Amino acid sequence: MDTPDRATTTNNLNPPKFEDSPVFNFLNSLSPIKPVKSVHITQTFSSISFSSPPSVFTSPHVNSNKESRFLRRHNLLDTSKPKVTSEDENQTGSGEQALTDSTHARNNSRELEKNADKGTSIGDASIEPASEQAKFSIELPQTLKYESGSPGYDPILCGDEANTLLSLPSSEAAPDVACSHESSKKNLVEGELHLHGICQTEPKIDGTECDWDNLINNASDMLIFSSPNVSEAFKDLMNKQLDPSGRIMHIVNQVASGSGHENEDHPPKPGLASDTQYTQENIANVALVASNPCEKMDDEHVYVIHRGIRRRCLDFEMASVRRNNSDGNSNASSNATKSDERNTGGDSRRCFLPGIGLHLNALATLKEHRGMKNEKSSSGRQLNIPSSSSSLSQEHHLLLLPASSERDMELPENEVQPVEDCSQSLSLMAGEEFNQNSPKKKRRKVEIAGESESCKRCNCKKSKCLKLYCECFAAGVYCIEPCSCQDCFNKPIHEDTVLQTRKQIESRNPLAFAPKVIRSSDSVSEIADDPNKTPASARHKRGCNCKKSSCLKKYCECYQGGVGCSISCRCEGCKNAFGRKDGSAGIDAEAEEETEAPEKGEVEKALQKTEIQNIEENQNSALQATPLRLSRPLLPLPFSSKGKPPRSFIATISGSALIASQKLGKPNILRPQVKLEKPHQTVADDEMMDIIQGDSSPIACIKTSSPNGKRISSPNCELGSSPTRRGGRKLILHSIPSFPSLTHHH
DNA sequence: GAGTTTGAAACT
DNA sequence: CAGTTTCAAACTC
Repeated sequence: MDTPDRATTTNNLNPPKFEDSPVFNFLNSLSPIKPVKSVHITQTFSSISFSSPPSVFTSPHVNSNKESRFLRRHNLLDTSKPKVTSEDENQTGSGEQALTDSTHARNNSRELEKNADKGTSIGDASIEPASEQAKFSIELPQTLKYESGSPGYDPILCGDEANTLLSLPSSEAAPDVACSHESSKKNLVEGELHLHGICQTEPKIDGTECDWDNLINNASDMLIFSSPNVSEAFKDLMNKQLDPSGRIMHIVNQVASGSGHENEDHPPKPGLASDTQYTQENIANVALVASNPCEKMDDEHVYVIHRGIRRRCLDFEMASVRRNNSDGNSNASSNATKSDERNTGGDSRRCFLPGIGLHLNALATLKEHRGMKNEKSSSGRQLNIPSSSSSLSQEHHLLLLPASSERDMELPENEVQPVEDCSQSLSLMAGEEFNQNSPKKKRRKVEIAGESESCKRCNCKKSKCLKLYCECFAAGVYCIEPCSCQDCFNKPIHEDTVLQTRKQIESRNPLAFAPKVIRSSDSVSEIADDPNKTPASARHKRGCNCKKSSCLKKYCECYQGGVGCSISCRCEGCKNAFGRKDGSAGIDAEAEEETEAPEKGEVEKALQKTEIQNIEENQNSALQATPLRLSRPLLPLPFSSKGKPPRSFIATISGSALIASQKLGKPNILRPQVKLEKPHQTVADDEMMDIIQGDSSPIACIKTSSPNGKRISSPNCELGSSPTRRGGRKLILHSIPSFPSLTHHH
């Protein structure tokens, strides 16, 4: 699996065998990943093979990488800057090194790089493959893991990726692309047509060996996502053109010739031009598409996901990783800066957030977004569509998607993170692109456009956006233009500072960045059973401390999070419409009980919201039931409907949380709650821990007790051993309410 | 848009 | 751990 000889592989032109499938043959003979049985190319990776991936790889880095790569490519497409190549390269390197924790992997990748450099005259091109190779070995496990968790997931991703790439131009131009399935599909179609339409100059292309190598390498790179083996196979195919008539090759060739006109005229040169890469990308994309026709179905998702991903993101851990990676590199800082700048720019391509609960914001946003939907029947339509059905599925997708970025390899938390992306994507669709320029009425904006926008715009003045006061920071995202903050340090440029601060905060409270509201699986079923029933199992982790708001305003975190108050709450005069501290249901009966005139109105409102939410959730559940989108169960947003779940409310897995869990060696992270917790509460906490631990990995079973003696450890410890479903999936289910089927998905 | 209220976060 | 201060969102006007 770790065969470092990438260069050889790349250049290796062993005659492909035409037996069953060139891919397999190739793999068997050439693939450095031999150890890994890639029989089932894309989706069939058996998790078993990688049952015990390094803890470092716990998180689905593959996807991250994928996305990051895509992002990069986007960049290329958008701005064909020559230097991009170098950046790309750098990033790739950093990505590899992100895995630094795994010495094994790191060494391999480095070796590979060296080899690649030496082995080929095409500096850049060769490097890519090398890193790829490294990724292969490293990432495979994760891939498997994911797939195991959700069969069919991979294909979708691939399709998404491919689609995204193909339609990038259009997507870029049209902010609302994500919203419309049709448009996305159209784009895809167009893309294919375009490819087909492009003159067929296979011979010419073929002639340029160097170019082909590059192309192949890149293609493989892309392919890697779905399956490293596949990529290899593709490479082989390309090299030999085994199947000239084959659709894939056909397309590839066309693409290569079409998008790379220059290549035809001008022989490829060692330094890959952006054009070339573009071509390569297309090829890769095309290849993916061809290989996974079914993926087209998810075109719409692709947009959302990728777009969302492109949003800014806080890669706290990433940053550190990157730094580490670039330790040896004198350019480390410069690289980081570059990437940072990129992120900072409107076109931040790295949008996955490694950790933290950005998604929470997103969720909240989504929630309100939905509310908007109800309010705006037509105008908001585009947004609405995604938000209700597509978006949901998309969200789920996102959930499935691993954090993307070269740097996030370390972060295990992905499960939830995607949500954020989703929200982000939504935001992109909905409002971000529309009115990010006008930061006034921040709140309004947030509610309107931002509803879909996962990223909040903060307004910090003194905290420098480095404290939990800052919603952005708390959510794990960098501040962006729309923010009205002053002296903001929560920017990529200051990632070091951000990281440090974050760590500091985490040291104080390991779960500081963890979701504040935790939903247990019970909540899901509850909702399903009775729409009007507030998920009792969903509770604010620490409980609120409201004194004057009666838990009827967003001041109350419970209310804001759309959950009822629990025993953990120290609120006074609780009238939380989602459920009162005393345990009363909160909704109907409660509303009537609450007779105080002024308050009653609010309660009713809240109730209405709740009802809407419940209904929507039900609907969502139904929608989710649709297996189409994801083989994997769709994960409904806890607050998908109303009352946007603020900040990091929804149970999510954040890098910090993970870290916290890792730190758990120490007593308890959870803040001691004065009051006894209800059973469900306990469950929630447990789940939380499960989530954290499960996803985080290595520290599978940490048993700790809170000061109160409360058990925090996750019941799941044993589950961790489960080869097929790692914490990832399970966690998702628990953390985010899902449709019924999820539970039985096993 | 400015000012107030509120409660979480941070600090002591 | 409790009390106080700081802070920024939520809210009101």
